[in-house]
Amino acid sequence: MRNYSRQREAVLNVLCSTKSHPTAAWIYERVREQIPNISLGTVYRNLAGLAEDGTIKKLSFGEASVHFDGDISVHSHFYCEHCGEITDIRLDQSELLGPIEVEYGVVARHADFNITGKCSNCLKKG
Amino acid sequence: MRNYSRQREAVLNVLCSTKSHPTAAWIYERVREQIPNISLGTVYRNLAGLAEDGTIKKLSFGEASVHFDGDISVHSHFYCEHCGEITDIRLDQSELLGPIEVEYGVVARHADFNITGKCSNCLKKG
DNA sequence: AATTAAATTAGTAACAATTACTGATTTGGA
DNA sequence: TCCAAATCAGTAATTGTTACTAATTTAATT
Repeated sequence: MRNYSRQREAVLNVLCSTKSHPTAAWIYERVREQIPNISLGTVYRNLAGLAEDGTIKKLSFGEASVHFDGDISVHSHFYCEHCGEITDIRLDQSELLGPIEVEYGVVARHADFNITGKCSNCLKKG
Repeated sequence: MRNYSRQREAVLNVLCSTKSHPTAAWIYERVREQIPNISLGTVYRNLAGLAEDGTIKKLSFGEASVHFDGDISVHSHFYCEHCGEITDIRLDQSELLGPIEVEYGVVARHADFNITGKCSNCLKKG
């Protein structure tokens, strides 16, 4: 993971220019608009690499497929079990994480306060 | 999901008598010691049912497979990226969740503060 | 105890997400 | 320009999980 590639740049661009938290398949479809013959495997490989070096974040909510987030600022997520939408939750985690690292003797690379339930839209609809 | 079944009871017993956070495959292997011809599908079906009615909890950390937790008391998890071990984190979430529900207009079914990083054991080893 | 409908099962096949493989192409430094 | 390493497209293989089917078990009712 060192050389430049047009494909990786396109993957990163697509991910970073959406506020949604897409899956690899969704990103693949969008990137194909620019690079029609890009391979799904290439998308997966680059997403894995980008997540590994911390450029993007990998999210999972117990669904079949994993989601990605191009926004690596510290924040959490709400996952609606009904419509599947993922919403950012802004919550100050700074006071939480430090004490946990000390108490448990660990080093945290990232922390996600994942909340699962029913979103406001789905609540309105019943 | 109403009638009694020996298989479901065994699945629940295995899960509840470990402090680890096993996968379906692990539970399957343990249950097979009691019920040698139980089907993996049965394990999956029962785990899904038990999780749906809140008897157990489903955890996911971006790994290929999902984990389960027989301890449904409010607590969080630390996932070590190096050895894959999952450790319970006792953290008072009560002050966090309420305000979030109000601010975002959602109803939370459960909340997981998932922290990913390097555990104390792996830190010792380098 | 016998009857019966619904729930559950074992076993297997199917599925979907992801990863690995292969030979061709691209990158970036010498 | 030359070359080794990185990356690619395309496809096959793998893996975790779910769906299907016919047989068995459960639990309620005679």
